Amino acid sequence: MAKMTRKCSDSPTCSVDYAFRRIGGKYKGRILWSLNEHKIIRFGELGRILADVTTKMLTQTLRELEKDDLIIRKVYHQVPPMVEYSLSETGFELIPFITYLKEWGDKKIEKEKNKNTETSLLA
Amino acid sequence: MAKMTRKCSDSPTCSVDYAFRRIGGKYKGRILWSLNEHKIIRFGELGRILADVTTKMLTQTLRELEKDDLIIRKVYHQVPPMVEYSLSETGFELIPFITYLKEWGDKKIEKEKNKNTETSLLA
DNA sequence: CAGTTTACCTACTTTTTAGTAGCTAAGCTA
DNA sequence: TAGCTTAGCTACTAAAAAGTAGGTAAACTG
Repeated sequence: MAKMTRKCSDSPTCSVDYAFRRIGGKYKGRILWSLNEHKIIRFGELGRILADVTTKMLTQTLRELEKDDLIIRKVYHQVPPMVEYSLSETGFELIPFITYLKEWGDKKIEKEKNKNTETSLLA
Repeated sequence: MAKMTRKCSDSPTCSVDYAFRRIGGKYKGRILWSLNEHKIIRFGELGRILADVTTKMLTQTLRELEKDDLIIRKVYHQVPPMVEYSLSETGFELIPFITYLKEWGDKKIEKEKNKNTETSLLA
């Protein structure tokens, strides 16, 4: 590392790195989680669930998840169009991990809240 | 979502989002994983393990992990300096999850390899 | 006293990621 | 025929993340 100029290759350095690349990004975790909760979600619906996402980012992120085989995209050739998204088998395998992570997050948020309460009581 | 102009707040929208913010980024997963494997690692050593990290990013990332209570930084007041990093209790709670993710990654890498072999056999 | 060591810091540039804004198809309804 | 619907696309801009290149302290060694 250090001051060396290294053209780092794009290939992941290990499986931890590999996995993190596939689920990193601002919306991927929440999309996978939503798909697990609702099983099948339409594009627009997903946008409403995530609330802070733009159509551009939603499309982009869904395309990446699809390319990585984490979700399934089903197009109904209708007008107006209807596209349904759901978890793939591989994507579904990530659910225990996201569940675990969510619980960890809940716990940590709770802990932080308590810390703040204590602080404000002292003040 | 859609075309609305929304100034999205910095606070996480849910615990999944919260957790992903804390372990996202290019190096965090690998740092936590390395710390779990080696228990205690010095700054320079960690840089050598991650191989593709610069000192700047390593410092920055370690500071973030420390701020989030995921790792412990122990400074020995010596010359030349020595700083040891290890997992905190909260950070350690993430290990089962990272282990799971790593196994998922291993499996997926294996699957991809097989797919490529098949393809090249067909060609 | 010059060189080595370690764990950084800082200013700056590049790359990546995300957001804004406007546009399209194509069938249905009024 | 104008307007509504949905699920996008595209060009452009802004913001965030990462990389580059230099520098520092302070003790020890030759």
